[in-house]
Amino acid sequence: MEPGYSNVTEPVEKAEVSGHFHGRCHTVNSVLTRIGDKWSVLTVMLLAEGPCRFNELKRRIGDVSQRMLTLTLRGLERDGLVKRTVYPTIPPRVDYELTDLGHSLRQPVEALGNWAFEHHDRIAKARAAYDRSAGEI
Amino acid sequence: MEPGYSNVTEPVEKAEVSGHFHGRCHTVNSVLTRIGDKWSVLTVMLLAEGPCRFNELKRRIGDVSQRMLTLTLRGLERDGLVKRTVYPTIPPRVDYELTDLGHSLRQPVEALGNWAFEHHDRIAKARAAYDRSAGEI
DNA sequence: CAGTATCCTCCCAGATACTG
DNA sequence: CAGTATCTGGGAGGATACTG
Repeated sequence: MEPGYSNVTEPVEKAEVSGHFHGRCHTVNSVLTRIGDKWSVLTVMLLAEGPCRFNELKRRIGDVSQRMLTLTLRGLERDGLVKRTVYPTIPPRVDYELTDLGHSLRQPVEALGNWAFEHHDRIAKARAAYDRSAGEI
Repeated sequence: MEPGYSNVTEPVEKAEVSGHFHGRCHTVNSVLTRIGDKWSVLTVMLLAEGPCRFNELKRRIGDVSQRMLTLTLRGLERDGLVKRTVYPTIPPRVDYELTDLGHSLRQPVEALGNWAFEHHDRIAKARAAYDRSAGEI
């Protein structure tokens, strides 16, 4: 059994009922836990520039293991964010590219990225201050 | 330990992206892994409505363990997103509230939430289709 | 009430080896 | 090249008990 995607919580289906608060938060959370893993955002952002083969993707990301890149891509493919195209040549060639859905994710993700950029020194300082006062005790 | 990684023979086709791009992605990713955990977003969104005590927060979230809520709040406090105020009464009372920084996070998070809401049935269908065709094999 | 402290379990990432 | 298969440890998160 692969630990990657098959037993991930199934939040999307549960988005039932209620413009209620919890339903909404649960949905937000499901997206965040989906793309909040170690490699998904990086992968999506790289694919945003255009289709890419497996190993090229691996090289460009840098320190991802083969296994994790595979799992990440499978997860993204499963959710319809990435399309996988196999060319049955020898050696085999597989292209990955964003679907329309995948592209639509860029906007909100970049919004979050902008927030991160605008505030990451404030966060760093808050963190340092917190650690300092915690260390004093 | 062993740096034995492939810094050997790197043709590097699209290397011009790596500097700025990776830094940016790393920052995005750090934020996502920070708030992408199981309870942070839920907590922030609840606190967005106003200050709240520990146990009330716990009740409203519902199925969070005491330990995890504590850890979540400590993490948010450490990053300067949440302010913790202790009233040394008996019994003790502790209020949690969003800082300005915490409030500023609402916008991009809600953007992502909106994306999730707009697309979650497409995702669910993609997922179902993927699982179906995977199950056939 | 608002936490610590401890234990425990299962999941997940990484490493490694093999394959069509 | 683009994957699977398998093993392993480390850590996230839950349960429980105790405390100021």
